[in-house]
Amino acid sequence: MANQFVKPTEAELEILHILWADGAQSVRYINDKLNEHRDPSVGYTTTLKTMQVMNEKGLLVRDDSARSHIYMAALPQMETQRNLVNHFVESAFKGSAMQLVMEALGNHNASHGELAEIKALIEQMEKK
Amino acid sequence: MANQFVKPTEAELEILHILWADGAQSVRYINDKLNEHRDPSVGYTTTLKTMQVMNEKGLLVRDDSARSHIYMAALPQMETQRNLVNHFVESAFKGSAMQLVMEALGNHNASHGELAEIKALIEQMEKK
DNA sequence: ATCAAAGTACGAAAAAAAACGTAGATAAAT
DNA sequence: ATTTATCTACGTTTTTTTTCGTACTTTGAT
Repeated sequence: MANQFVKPTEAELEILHILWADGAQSVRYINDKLNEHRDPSVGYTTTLKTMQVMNEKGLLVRDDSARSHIYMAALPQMETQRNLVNHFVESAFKGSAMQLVMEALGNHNASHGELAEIKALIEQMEKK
Repeated sequence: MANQFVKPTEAELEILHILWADGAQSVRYINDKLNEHRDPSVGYTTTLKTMQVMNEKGLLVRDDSARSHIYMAALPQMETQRNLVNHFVESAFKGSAMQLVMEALGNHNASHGELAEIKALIEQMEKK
């Protein structure tokens, strides 16, 4: 058994999203980005500490060769999301992924393109 | 704006699942049920306290006319799950419900019947 | 050389969630 | 009537998550 999934907290997840979108970055960069969309803005040392903890948990990897340390997500976005979905399906839907799919499909309007994409995926699954 | 969504914690969600499945019940019942699937079993007063808090938050409603109070879920399962999905889509998928659908579809094997059900739902959506 | 700006480390406070113990009340059994 | 079992109420403790302040170091201007 190689990887034990570490579930990121909400605050940690926000940081991961930025790193996934923008690639490896400094604490300063992340903190600025976070505060673009926050009214009670979060302090620099708060973000620093959170990222240090994430590093200890194995959620982030860092390059501390330069003075300003550069952090990046340890796992790719899709893998983490897969783990999160698994956990969420269990806790909120008692294991019924299909119920989750129905719920998510039903209450968010999808474009024709997206619906087509999903249909294609289903056809593909039906072949097996 | 009528309802402000109160997000149940993980522990609270487990209690809700039992109440949704088995209907209104006493604390004793819930506590026993919880401990059927737990190694470090949870104490009775812990469950009691949790349910009292849930009552204050508005997650549960109780009938305290008898000595043993009877609690029931304040909201139906589907409504709560819809709220949970909305929150989850935001925090884990940055609002892309379709990505969630794809992920959930892809990594849990569905029966032919379930796939058919989903296809039907999609056809219906495409009509609008 | 000195000073200011920008980092990290680290402990700790604050807030939220989960777990528990004790006291007191009611009901049931003896 | 006493005792025993079963509840609720409520404060407290423990754990986890989030936030921050202070001390110290390094870099860059002056």
